[in-house]
Amino acid sequence: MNDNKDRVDSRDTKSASSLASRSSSPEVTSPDAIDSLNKPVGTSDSSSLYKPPDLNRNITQIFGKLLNIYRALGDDRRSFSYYKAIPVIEKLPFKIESVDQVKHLPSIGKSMQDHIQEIVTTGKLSKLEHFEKDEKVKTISLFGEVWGIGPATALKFYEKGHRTLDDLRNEESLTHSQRLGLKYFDDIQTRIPRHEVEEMERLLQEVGEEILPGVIVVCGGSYRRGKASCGDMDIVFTHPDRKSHKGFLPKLVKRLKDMEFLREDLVFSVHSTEGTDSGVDTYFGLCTYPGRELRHRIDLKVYPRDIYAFGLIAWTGNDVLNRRLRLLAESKGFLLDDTGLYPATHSSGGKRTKGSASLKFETEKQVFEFLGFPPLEPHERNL
DNA sequence: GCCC
DNA sequence: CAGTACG
DNA sequence: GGGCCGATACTG
Repeated sequence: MNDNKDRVDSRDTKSASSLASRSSSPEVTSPDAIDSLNKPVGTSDSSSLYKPPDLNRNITQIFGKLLNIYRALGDDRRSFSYYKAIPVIEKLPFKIESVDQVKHLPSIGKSMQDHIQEIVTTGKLSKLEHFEKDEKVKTISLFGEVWGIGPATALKFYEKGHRTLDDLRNEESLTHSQRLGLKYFDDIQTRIPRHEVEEMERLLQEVGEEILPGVIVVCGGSYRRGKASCGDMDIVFTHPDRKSHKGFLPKLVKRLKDMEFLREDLVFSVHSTEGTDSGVDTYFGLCTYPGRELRHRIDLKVYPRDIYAFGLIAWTGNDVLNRRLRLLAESKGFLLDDTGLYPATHSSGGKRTKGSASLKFETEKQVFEFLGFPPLEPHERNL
């Protein structure tokens, strides 16, 4: 859910819709094509990045705060409504002065209209002011920003009497991950300039190639979608020979730790070594830009080539697109996630039968087209 | 919260 | 299992 | 009034 933060906290500079270099797309069409695509992705020069109109900041800023508050409180549905409403308002080429101008916009319903009305007339939203004065809301919102602490745990700590991050540091029940999230709270919050992500991606490609020649390395997430800065890094790996990805991740992680690129572990699990599976290997952790100590969140995901396209789609996002694709798949009788596309064989007994393999697609484009969805370029996926 |  | 995280 | 992503994937 970093996109929320992208949207709310920072100036989420969007990439141009058509100027980003097309050749940088890591779309894979054949094993031969893979190698030439195994290079920096979405490396568009800054001239191709533009600032959105961004009139109506008065409204989107407030909506962004409400988004964060509802999410912290565990009301994800309501939070998501604000998440969808914000970009709609951001894209408007004029400054809203009357509710009538937004009455028929998608995702702007009765409540949103009332809020907009109040904001354009009074310049503020009493609902938000009420929230921001609330000790409980303030505390839970703060705690929820710690990696590994969600609404339930934040509430638990609040009820235990904790009010500050320092209070939490004395809390015994913190998990390993939460402790790290707390220790590097400010670091993790710090965004990464695009050019630094680019450099780190290159570093990962070099190290990856040394360990496993021919490995495909793509930095997904907001980076691949062309953002000017990123909240974290999402790296997706695979190998064209459809087998030697197995056992790659542990070697890579060890090597990256030896060179002090990876610094702390949050999640590390390996599946690809067992059986003839189509397992996905996962590493979540903290890394540092060479020569620095500032911690950044990084995710490494290794996919078997057969389901690589699904991993790439899922880890490029954004989350809105992922949800939309999954709903679309379901409407056509399929189930979609980052590991594949399956016929919705929900057995009569109620539980879904597992075991059937995913439909196979070589490229993202083929998946989009199979689903009847426009084959968006990565920079077009900021929905 | 929005939408059907 | 509940909670959290990922896009 | 009910759905809103996921055969998610992981931790404890």
